[in-house]
Amino acid sequence: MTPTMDLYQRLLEHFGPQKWWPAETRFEMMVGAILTQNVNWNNVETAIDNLKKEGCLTPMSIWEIEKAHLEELIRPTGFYRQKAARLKRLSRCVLENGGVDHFLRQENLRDALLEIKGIGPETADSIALYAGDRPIFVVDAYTMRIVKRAFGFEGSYDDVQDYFQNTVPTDIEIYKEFHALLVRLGKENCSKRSPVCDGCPVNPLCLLRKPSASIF
DNA sequence: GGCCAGGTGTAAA
DNA sequence: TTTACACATGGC
Repeated sequence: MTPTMDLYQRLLEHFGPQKWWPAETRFEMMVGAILTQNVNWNNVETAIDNLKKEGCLTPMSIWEIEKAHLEELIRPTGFYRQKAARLKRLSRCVLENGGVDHFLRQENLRDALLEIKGIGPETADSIALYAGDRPIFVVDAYTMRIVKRAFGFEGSYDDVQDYFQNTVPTDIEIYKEFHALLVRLGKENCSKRSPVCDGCPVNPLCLLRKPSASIF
């Protein structure tokens, strides 16, 4: 049992399955991945609702809608001018590649996503994993913070991604659930300044403590 | 009022 | 290769 899988087991036992990604369609998932960039998911839900009411959750509708109108619909997610442009670029790329299913089926999906301006490593990996069903481990700010505090591991995005991909079985369902659980833990126990899981010297509730020293 | 949120692109050191 | 900054709204 690797330390990462040990953590996975304890997170799963404590929080239960998170069933990510929360979206009705693959394209909605892709839109959500861009909208959630550096923003609370609550804000994203508001924007997704706005898009749904406008019937604007298809590549064609996003490509065709007036930019200013799109900006208003996604305003709650912040950075709305940038994100509107990113959604339009993504939609155009999807349309040029034969639609959502065909786009997601292409060989080097991750690289194709990274070529789209406004889609960086985390967004590309999220889409590749949750919409494209590729065995790629998603790294986000919570993941970085948690591996540093739990395992003393620090590194670049690629370093941390390798760290997980080398210690977790190559299993899409585990990858999906693990990332969701890390976000859950991050939100509840690993805020930026909260000392709750910072080495866990005292707090008996911290999930990052070793089992022997934990109430779990 | 200040901090934080499921990042990314650009420019400068 | 790393660091700083702009991008912007909403919850606590």
